[in-house]
Amino acid sequence: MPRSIISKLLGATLPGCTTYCEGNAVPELPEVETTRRGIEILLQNHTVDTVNIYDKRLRRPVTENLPSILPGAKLSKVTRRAKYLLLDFLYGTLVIHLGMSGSLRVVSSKSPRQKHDHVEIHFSGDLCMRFRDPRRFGLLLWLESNPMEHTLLRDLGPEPFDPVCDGGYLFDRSRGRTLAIKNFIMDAHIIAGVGNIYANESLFRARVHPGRAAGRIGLRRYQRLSNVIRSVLTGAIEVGGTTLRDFVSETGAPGYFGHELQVYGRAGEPCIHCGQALRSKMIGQRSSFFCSGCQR
DNA sequence: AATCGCGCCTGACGGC
DNA sequence: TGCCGTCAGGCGCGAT
Repeated sequence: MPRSIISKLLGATLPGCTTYCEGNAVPELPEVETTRRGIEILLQNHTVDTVNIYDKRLRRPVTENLPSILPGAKLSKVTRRAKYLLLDFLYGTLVIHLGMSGSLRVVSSKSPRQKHDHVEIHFSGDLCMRFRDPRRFGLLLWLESNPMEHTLLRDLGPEPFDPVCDGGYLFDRSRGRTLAIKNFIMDAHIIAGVGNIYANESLFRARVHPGRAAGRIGLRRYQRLSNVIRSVLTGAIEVGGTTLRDFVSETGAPGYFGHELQVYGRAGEPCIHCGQALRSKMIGQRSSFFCSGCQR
């Protein structure tokens, strides 16, 4: 890996923060955004040399003719919609989802492929983007028409940072809904990109009980919740910047700051506000963590 | 229309 | 030591 590449990444990190990498972290929106930035910094305007597909069996089969489509194409732009990454080339878009266990890293073309590296795209400048996904819940799809009109992306709700996605919006969408608020905010058709971990964290900070019916929460609490969701995600994205250097390591990938999680995975530990033991419960087949004293 | 529950998949972990 | 069951969970889909 050339020194100039390393310095590009180091230049993207925040001063005064240390690197942290959790190997098996589930990619949530902040990890996807961090990955987007890493790819953009390293690969924008680079041209594809070759593509190798070693295992096409993902959530959907990997577009089979990528190796004949992509070579010669220049990566013009890397964007994100919900947890989907969109790599724009002149004649189409490569849509990538990391699923439960996926990661992308950019390494030297000469570095050996590792277990579960299912797809690799070699770019000009000795750079290789590898898609690794042990559980194969991810997705790599080549689209030649507008990706936003594809069924996977078409019906997604607004991004949390979109000004329209405020407390009033969530309040309006939730009227008459009886499902738990946690399931409501994890529905990507309502608000895009809130996964289990940050749903738990956001509800704790907003002091809303995860099991409460979405339709029985008032406007003011939704305003607080939407602000909290934005600040939690923003904070995690900023931290992600400090892990960008892991993007070029063989073993690492951008990860969380695990110690910033206040409730997730902390059943039995004391609530940081009231000291009461945090509880866990399955809500909508997903583990939920909360403080029954602070959250109503 | 809304809600619920399943299945995809592998690795980690705990119990025996 | 090894085997087996359970859990983790994003997402789409089918059933109710």
